Amino acid sequence: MNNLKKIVLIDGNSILNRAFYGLPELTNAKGLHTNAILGFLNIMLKILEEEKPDTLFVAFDVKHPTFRHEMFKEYKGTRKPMPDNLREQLPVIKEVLQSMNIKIVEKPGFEADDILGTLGVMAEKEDYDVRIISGDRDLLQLATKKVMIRIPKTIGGKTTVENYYEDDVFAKYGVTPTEFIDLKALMGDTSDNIPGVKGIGEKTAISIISKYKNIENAIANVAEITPNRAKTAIEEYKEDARMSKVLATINTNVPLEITLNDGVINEMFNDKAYNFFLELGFKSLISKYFDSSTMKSADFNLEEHIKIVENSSELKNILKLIDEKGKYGFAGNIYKTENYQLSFDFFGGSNDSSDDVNIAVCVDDMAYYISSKNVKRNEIDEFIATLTNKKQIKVSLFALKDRLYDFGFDKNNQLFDVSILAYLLNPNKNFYSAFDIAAEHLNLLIDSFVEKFEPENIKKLYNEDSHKYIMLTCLNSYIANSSLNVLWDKVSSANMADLYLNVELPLVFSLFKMENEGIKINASELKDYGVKLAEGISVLEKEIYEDTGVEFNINSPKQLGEVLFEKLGYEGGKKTKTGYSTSADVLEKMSSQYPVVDKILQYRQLTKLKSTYADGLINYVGADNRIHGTFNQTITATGRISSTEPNLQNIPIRFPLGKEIRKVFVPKEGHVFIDADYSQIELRILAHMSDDEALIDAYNSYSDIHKITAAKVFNTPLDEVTDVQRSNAKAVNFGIVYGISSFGLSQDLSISKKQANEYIEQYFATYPKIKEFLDKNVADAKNTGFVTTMFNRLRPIPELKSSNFMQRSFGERIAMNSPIQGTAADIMKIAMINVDKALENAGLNAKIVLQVHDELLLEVPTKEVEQVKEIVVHEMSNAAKLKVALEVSVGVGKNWLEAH
DNA sequence: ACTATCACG
DNA sequence: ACGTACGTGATAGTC
Repeated sequence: MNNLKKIVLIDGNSILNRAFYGLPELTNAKGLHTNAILGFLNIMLKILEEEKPDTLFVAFDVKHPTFRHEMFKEYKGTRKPMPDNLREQLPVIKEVLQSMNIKIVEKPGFEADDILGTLGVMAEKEDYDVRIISGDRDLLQLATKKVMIRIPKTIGGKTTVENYYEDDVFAKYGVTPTEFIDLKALMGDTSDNIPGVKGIGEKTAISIISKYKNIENAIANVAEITPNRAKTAIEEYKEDARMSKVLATINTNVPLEITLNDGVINEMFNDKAYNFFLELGFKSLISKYFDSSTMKSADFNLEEHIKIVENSSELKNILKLIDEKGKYGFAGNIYKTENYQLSFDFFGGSNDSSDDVNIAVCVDDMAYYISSKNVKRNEIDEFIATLTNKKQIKVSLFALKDRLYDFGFDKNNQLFDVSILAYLLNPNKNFYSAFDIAAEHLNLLIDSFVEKFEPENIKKLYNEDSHKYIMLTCLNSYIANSSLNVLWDKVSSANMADLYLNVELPLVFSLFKMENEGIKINASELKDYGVKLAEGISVLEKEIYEDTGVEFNINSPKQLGEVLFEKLGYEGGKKTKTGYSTSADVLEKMSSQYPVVDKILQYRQLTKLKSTYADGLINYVGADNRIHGTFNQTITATGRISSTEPNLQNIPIRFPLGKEIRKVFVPKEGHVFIDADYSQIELRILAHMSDDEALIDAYNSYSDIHKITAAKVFNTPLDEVTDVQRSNAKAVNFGIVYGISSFGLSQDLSISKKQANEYIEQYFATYPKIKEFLDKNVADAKNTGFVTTMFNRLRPIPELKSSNFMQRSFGERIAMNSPIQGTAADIMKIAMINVDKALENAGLNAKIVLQVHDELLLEVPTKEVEQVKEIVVHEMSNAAKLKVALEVSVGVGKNWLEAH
């Protein structure tokens, strides 16, 4: 009846190998490397979801002297040994597969592809649809009309698959799958130890095989083979070709003692597999593939650590406990209808009009859940007031800044934001939730009983399933409490205690104030700006349609590429993975030749301004006419803060039309803006950290650093330096900070790589200690695995351990850049705190409203201007003591554009 | 959910 | 030979 069966056959070694090199280094709580296992499972599960096969086999090599590729020892040399980090994962993936009831096939003396070939032939005879999964193109010889070869590629964690039936092989290589063996044998494959014929590459091999079909025929007709180079090569190396064919031919007659029925898929996601996934730390796979009812934590049951407070005497007892222990974990919120958008976990659930309180307080290992459903609101308020005033007690919590919207924690209390502590220990991560911190720092894998911590989900959770909500709140307080000592020990050992206590913690309050303050927007002017843009857009749109002769979506890179490079046949097309690149630098090169391209560039600029800025910002203007964005403290890898909803750190400035928008950012009545920014802070930090006398002297003696650099680098008298020389020197200065490469600089300056390289060498000759400094950063990072800033902020660089050249080079540039960018971030954070403090001490009402990495914008009562100007410049300039001055330029204005 | 593009430092 | 500057976030289009 059911003769449409499908079988999937996986080349275990090959896929594991691909996965290993495709994913960054990962380890589980016990330090076992897991990236290849995770990558393998991701590829396999993706394929299984797509194919929904009945039968599945995974084949592995078993080393044996009769191995095809081992038979010719002299060619073994090029095969690299398996890295230890990969080797340790091989037995584990086999165990994992077995736990999933997946049939593993191994046969001493036969390679995985021989086994796959044999099973493929067996299955095809029984009328299965066959899918063979491998990273190895050798397998293409097995493709038929019913056998599809699928070659997955994982780049940066994302997997794409190339598919080949018989016809697809022909379409791509111009030879049939059978001929593909001869093709491989002729051209060779270093990665597979197939020597091939010396001097024949892919192109020659394809032309020979498509003409002569196989090697024997080519050898028989060698006299007529062209070009001459190929002819003599085949004559000389014909034995190599014959032997290569033996090596390249997959054996489809392996004596296997199994039947296809042995591979029938059966209950992959069972308890045993679950425990494996848990141990490996594959939380995302667990939540995707395992039924939440089967999800039990291995040795930790949250329910045992939760107690719901029923009355006020229980509440009072908690205070006694806290005083005894001197430490508690805190989580929770007050639900306010009108304010819920301010913080991610405000939530609903109250039926009356009063504010609802739901908090958890954890002492030792017991989390007490306190809700205004059970205890009178005024008693809870009193409890909270007592708690938040306990200066002698340590309180630890997640996302302190968000809690400040509800609870008045004093900044002089002993506050520990465990998200920030975890961020300091590894700023490369994306999440610092209780689940993540428990897994990483407590070796505790907790079931993820909440899908995602999105605001809507949390609210929904509370409404639909208050038990889960209680669990979540209690978990947060429990993990905050139990992870504090561990995190603090680690932070202290990494010399970051000062950084936390004197920088990150006070900064929480500065950022909170900034968010609360917001920034005033002239909404009607913003709307006018949008209308003006819309008019420009519609004019350009019409002209572009006329010039190209088509009406299409100009915003679609796909359609735009087709119109420009196919319909109109314009030159200059650059290919990307998905089609033509239409990025600005490509279009700019074409714009002088093709007028419509310039219009497209203008159109792009206008639509960008309209959608992101004009229309985008207006949505964030509140009833108070102000935008209250969010400043994130645990996002960037370098220590900078980031800005979201909206992003107020990328408001246009570089181009005339764009910078107009800054006029709608205005101070409130009776106030002006003061804008202060550091000049070249990163380069000054480089001068300080590298201790390069020439650069330090340049800063101390000259006003124009790029000009003096040009004079030194290009060996020109200072007053003869041309504008071009100066701007080239400026580009090199920037490049150095980014972790210079001659390619990058050549792109930036549109010069040759060789020329760029000469600039760089000249630069290093001028400032020798800079090179030493950058080299030392890389060398140290390779030793220790991380870099640090002047203030001991840490950034681990796992990329440096990658076996992938590109990843490793990236790691080296990070090692050069992060100490500089990070130190600048540290200094700005210190400046913000000190400015805040100084304004407060002076009893002034000026407020910081924005921070843009090296710039502060303050809203200042008109009569405070002179005093605030002095304070800001003084505090910013003295935020750190460097060997060069920290220069600050300052402006005053009635809008942001004017003040800058 | 991912890619391309572009806004800022 | 590899394929590049460092750090972010928002939008529109495509899958």
